[in-house]
Amino acid sequence: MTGAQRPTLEAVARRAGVSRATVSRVVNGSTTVAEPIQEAVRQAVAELGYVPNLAARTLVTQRTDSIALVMPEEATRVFSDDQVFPGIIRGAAQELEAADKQLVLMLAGSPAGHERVARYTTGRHVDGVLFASLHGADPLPARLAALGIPVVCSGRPLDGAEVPYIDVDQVGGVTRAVRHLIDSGRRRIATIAGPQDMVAGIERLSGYRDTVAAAGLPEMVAVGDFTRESGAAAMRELLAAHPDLDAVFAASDLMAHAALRTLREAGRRVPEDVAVIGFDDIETAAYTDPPLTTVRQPIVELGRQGTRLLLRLAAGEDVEPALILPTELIIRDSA
Amino acid sequence: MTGAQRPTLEAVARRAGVSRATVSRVVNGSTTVAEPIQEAVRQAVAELGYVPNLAARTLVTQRTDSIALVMPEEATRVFSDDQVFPGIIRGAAQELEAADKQLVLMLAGSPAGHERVARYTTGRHVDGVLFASLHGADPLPARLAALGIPVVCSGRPLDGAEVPYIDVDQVGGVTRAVRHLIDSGRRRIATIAGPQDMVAGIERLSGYRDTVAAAGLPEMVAVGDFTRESGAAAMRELLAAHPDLDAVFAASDLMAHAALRTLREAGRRVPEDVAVIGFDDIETAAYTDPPLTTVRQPIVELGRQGTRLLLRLAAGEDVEPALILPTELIIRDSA
DNA sequence: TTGTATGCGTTATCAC
DNA sequence: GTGATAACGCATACAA
Repeated sequence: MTGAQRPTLEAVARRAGVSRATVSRVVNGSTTVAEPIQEAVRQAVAELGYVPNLAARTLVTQRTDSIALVMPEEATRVFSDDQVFPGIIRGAAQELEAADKQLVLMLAGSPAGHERVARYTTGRHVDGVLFASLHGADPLPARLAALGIPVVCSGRPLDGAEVPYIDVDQVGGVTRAVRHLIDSGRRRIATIAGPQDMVAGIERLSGYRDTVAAAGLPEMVAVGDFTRESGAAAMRELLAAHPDLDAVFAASDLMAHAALRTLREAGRRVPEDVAVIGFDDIETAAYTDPPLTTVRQPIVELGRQGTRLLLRLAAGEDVEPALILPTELIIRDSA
Repeated sequence: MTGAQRPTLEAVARRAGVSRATVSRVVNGSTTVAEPIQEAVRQAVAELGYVPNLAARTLVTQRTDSIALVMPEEATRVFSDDQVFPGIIRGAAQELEAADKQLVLMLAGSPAGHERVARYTTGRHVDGVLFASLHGADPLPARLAALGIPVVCSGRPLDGAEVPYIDVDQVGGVTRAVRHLIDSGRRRIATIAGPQDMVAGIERLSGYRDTVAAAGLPEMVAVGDFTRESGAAAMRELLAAHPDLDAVFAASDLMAHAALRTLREAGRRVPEDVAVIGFDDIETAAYTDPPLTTVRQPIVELGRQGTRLLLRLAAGEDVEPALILPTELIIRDSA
């Protein structure tokens, strides 16, 4: 149970017959050390199994070589079978691995969790912070930025903070989806909107509104929160209020999936009676019945690019204030 | 961009008119400090916005207050819509949040990634390591344990290492599933097995084998890797080899989902012609057509209990060598 | 090119 | 109860 005493720089130096400073140089890849000495040091390192103590290094360099990925969400929602958060995590993890940095994952659904994240990040225990999915007008990103801590948000901050952010082309994707419905002859197009305290929910709804309005069509809205349960409830609500609807755009695939089922239970055929389009293109979308037409967003890429942006910021580079990734309409059988 | 100089213990001490040691005591909740002094220190801390420097603390305490969650998987597979890994992450995150520790997430699909995890964890940059889903006979857990680093595996280590592990009752769950098929009159029961380099894949297959053998029924096996694609391929394979099969037990819901679709494409009705049972009970299982009968495993709980076990280990407690969580057969319409 | 000396911000061991 | 003071392990400015 008790680990052997861990070798330090000092031990390696003695073994190699040089000074601590020289060992440090070799370990950190300085080129100003004579080759034979480098070799001797490397051998001593190998023999002793020396591994640098990160804490000590951090203390002097002021860098932690780790970045925080903050998900201000109930853990329950972060890991539903919505693929959004896992996708972002995956993209971030890949990019950080390439940069040899650690990913510290912080869930902050509760107020206490949020406070904990605030303490940790303002305490500079990480070199940068990537926020996924902000709710409402969270002041934390701006606060961190003001402290000089590199921050990138996923989605435009709702409080108008001047924090660099990354997002997908929400409005463009929604517009293409609704236009596809219109072009295929649908005239009574409803939407199941996402939560209106999140920028993704807001923008997808306004994209719908603008497009149906531009076509002179009526607007029919029910609001959900991206989950299946909320999608089913919203679909029932829409059917009750507008029994003659002939198409539905749902702001998430999960809600679209639930709508598919709810429509069938109500005796409507998809796509004959009602066309359905979702948003996300999660893996399940290809396996629904019928397979779901949807707006694909490059979610892993979002995590990757966001992380890359953050790393550049942390490296002291100037970065663009926003980076928007394209979306794409994937046409399957539901519309 | 340049953050203000961060206040140190020294600054707080000056402000409160006491020594560094006293501030440290107050910050760390020592009770041996007079109340009025405590109050003064707390006020100085608040005024200066003091936050302890974790690196400095770690350097002296030898604790990092963070634990690593290692997923020796391709990132692609960690975050498919299989809910297993996200569920474990979620459980671990919840438990660590309660313990006020950080979660360092490490993906290690590639050999290079694996090496990186080895370096990081053997370097004692974390207080403990939780392994999810080992492939084959990975020697790393045993190596860490030998170094005295707290380790918990999710699933019995295949190399027979004496490392504490946590798992669900795989065999029990499979047995109940297959017995359910037998009890409802099925006699030609096939299985789509999971990957045979993972303990979950191995145990679910042997559970199937033992149960059909005990009932004097023939065994029909095709092997997948838990993904939908592999499930579809395996189902086709089974249909070709055993056109008269009347039931399928799939070792994951994803594979079961694909089997459902493949069976329909082959003109078989579920459950009339072929009964299907999955394993996992992911969220999608309730939304397949027909809704999937499956073996539920408490995946979030797995992450939680595993983390708890690890924290106890890290606290120097003796822990049980294995912890097995129950599984449950959820009967829906597919069988 | 290499070594010496110093400091990073804490906690812990002592005296007082 | 409180205050000096010595580690903790490393990187780096400076001297050689």
